[in-house]
Amino acid sequence: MKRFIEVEQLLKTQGIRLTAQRALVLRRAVAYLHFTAEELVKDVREIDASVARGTVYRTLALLHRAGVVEKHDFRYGPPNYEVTFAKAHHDHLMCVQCGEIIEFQEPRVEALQQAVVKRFGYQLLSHTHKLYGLCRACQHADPRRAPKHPHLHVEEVVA
Amino acid sequence: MKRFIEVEQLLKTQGIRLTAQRALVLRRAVAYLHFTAEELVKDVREIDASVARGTVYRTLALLHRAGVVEKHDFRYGPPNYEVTFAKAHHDHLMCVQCGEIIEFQEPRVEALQQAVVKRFGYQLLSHTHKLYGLCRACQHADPRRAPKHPHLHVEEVVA
DNA sequence: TTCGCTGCAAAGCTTTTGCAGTGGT
DNA sequence: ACCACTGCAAAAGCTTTGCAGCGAA
Repeated sequence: MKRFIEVEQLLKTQGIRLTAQRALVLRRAVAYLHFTAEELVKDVREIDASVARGTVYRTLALLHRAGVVEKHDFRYGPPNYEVTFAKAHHDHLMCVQCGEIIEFQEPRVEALQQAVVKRFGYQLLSHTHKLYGLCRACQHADPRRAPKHPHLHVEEVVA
Repeated sequence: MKRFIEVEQLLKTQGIRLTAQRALVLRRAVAYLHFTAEELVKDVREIDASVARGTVYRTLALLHRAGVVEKHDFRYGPPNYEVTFAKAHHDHLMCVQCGEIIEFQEPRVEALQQAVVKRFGYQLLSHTHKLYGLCRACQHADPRRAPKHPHLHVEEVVA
């Protein structure tokens, strides 16, 4: 899924109208790519203060069902939303100790996913794939020295 | 990871004590395999009413960091926790329209995951892999007739 | 005219946290 | 003694929802 117009199509096939409010939410979501629900509420309302918080949440739910956004719960801070198109797809590897997040790509997994959904007669809309573990540093670090509320930082890595 | 004693070991390497409360939470979690945080609170407190809600939540966070439990947000109802051992590992395929959930296994994906973490020097503790899409029925159903709050049911399928 | 969509504001639910006391090491 | 851990209860944070009005089909 790549273009805005395709999103519109996809929504239509699900009997969903792309109203002005929803289009605004979608536009701002695409501008961010990564965001929390409340960040998006704030951003959208700075542009059009008449848009209600509830509408943003309702739209996020719609977009998720349509496979346009994913919701990630990394357990540090509020859940994070991500737009699934407009960027090469990637998944996440996270250190449960320090909170480091690495984004990776593994095309062979993507291929296998298609095989799985085909097996069950599904039409794939989106997916999330998260690996949790200990990064090299945290494997050897004294756990008692580990930060309680790790700073979250993202490294863009294509493998 | 397969045995209780290994969990204890794993926690120790992270400088975490397995107190009576934590052991109880873990025992009950294993008894359920699938549960929500509040279900577990209720269950644990029926056995020992002196255990505080906060302790259960704190323990769940610990167990998650240790890779013992996973947290799934299927967007229908509260987040669902799952014990990652004591059962053959499986991942999830969900219909975003009707809420059907299929559990599947794909060993080749598991193998690729190991390759990914190795590439980055990580030690893998756990993972989640969710595929979202439309089931066969919902692909052809009139979307306007789709239930707003689908009933969630799980099919155990090993592929 | 119907039915989906929205704003508003409140309610609801889940989770986190400050603090003081307890217990293991 | 220290410091992790806990109970308690309140607070915080996030999301949902009832309702009345509006607008597109």
